[in-house]
Amino acid sequence: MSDLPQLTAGICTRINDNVREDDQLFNIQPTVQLLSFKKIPPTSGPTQDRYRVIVSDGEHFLQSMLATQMNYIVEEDQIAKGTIATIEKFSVNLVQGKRLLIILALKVLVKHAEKIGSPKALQPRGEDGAPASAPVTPGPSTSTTPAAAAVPARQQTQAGRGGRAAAVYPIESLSPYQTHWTIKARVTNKSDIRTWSNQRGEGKLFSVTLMDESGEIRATAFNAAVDELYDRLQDGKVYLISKAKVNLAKKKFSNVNNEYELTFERSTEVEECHDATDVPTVKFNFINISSLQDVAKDSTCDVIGVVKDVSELSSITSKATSKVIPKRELTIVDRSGYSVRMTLWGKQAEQYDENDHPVIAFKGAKVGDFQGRSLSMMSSSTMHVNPDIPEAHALRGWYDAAGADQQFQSHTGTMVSGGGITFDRAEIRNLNDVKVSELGMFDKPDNFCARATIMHIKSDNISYPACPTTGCGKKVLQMGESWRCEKCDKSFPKPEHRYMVAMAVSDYSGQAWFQGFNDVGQTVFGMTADELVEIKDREELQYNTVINASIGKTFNFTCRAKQDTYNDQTRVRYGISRILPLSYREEAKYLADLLLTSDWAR
DNA sequence: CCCCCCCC
Repeated sequence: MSDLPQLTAGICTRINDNVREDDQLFNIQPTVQLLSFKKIPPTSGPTQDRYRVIVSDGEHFLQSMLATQMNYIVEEDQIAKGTIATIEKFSVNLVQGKRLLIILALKVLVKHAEKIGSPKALQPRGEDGAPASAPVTPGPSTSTTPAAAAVPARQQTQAGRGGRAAAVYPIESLSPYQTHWTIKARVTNKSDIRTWSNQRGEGKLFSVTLMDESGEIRATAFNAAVDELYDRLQDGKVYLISKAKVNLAKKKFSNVNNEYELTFERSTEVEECHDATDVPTVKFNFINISSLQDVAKDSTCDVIGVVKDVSELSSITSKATSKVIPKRELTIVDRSGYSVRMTLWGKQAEQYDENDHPVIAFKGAKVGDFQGRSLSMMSSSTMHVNPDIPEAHALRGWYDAAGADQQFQSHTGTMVSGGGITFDRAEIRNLNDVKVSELGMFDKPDNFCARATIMHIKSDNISYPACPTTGCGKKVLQMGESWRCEKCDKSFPKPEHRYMVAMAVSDYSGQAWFQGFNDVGQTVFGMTADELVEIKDREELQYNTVINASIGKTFNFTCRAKQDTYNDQTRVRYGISRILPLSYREEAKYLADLLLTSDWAR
């Protein structure tokens, strides 16, 4: 017969039926066949790529996700359709009421193999092995299915206190639904002890970032826990940690890539672990400098780049505290062809002394909107000069070979009109409120967020012939056979059409007219204005079909309300500075987070 | 339970 490794019979059914108390399941290292794998498009913002993998045990198949630290196995072409592999470590999460296998470690046995058997789909199962409820649809009166309840992997056991064996869980599997766990994690980024004093009281705190090969999580100790743990937790060392509280992380303040954070309590157990070879040292989640435009102001991110320029040391006076603070600006560039300014503060600014265009990795840098986009160091940010990581070596090679002579695009002018305020669900105003609040009625424009549905599009004039020069976009006039741009003082054989759309939008409270430019039209119609004009010239009926297809679509908007005088009439116009298609996943997640974070829901 | 992180 065949020399192929045996697939672990029945494992798909078993994972699918697993109830939370099933301890034995996670001791298995099943051998499966990978039927297919596919990159999942990110739902929003610059996140790491994720891969979906269909695994089969020969009888049934099951959908799974690769944990991001396993992405390399796809990206380095180590697996193929039909690959037979052993899942060395996994967990099972409940996602939207369905069980989802998460592959944390995978060993390839045979890369190329024929499909084994005729595996069949399994009936989706819910939290307790019961058939899953119907998919969640967002709306005011939906049922409350838990967003994600994790069933963690037992990756290994370790002798805990009192000789009792304690399961070691990957950080990635921690969640508020999980109570008895131990993690084995390296401490990084240990802060100084800080004190605070406000209306709610006063106290002291310090925090650390904990990481293992599955991910990282921020942990904070307050008051008595500070006395207990500050000296015992040392930067760079590895500990077994248990009995800390898992809370939802407030994204606004978090620079680590985790939905949750830990609070150390006096009862939290911390034990140094000397067998630490399997625990990584620093984890980055780099984004390209070009992608900064998609990252919200005030969020944090990891960036790696070459220092193109260094400013002299200077200083600023803080408006809040009147303190004089030293600062230094670095200009960093990467292969995306963009540059961005990074501000160092205080001692770090004074002591910076690198001359030869080093590669620097920044972790937890704060995103600002000065000149489009800017970066700045915070107390929780870290800087790593010429780190010994593949990304750094690649950048070094690129810069020395080509990058040094390249021109770089700054973020100035690349941000959407309206100052780049980002969409924030917590700030949504209803349209009636926008009107009665008289937004934009005074001397300066007002930005606001709205969620509204397109009711009508003024279809007779949705675009204009524009100058094709990058960054110009001014209207051009036909002069005989060519099109002339006054601003560029140039003529072109044909124009580039750009959208200028007026649309009536509604929400539950009322309606308004919004004006959108080119990016808005492209999002709404799903094609360029050139393409749509071509359709209109060729087939008016099809053009109407395209326009009508946008009616009834709902979007999240960021708008700019501004007074405008035209033909002696003064009125407020609402310009769309940002349009985002609704992501049901994001909307539902926002509502679920509200439930978890609001006091009245406890 | 902090959450300030600066200026132009």
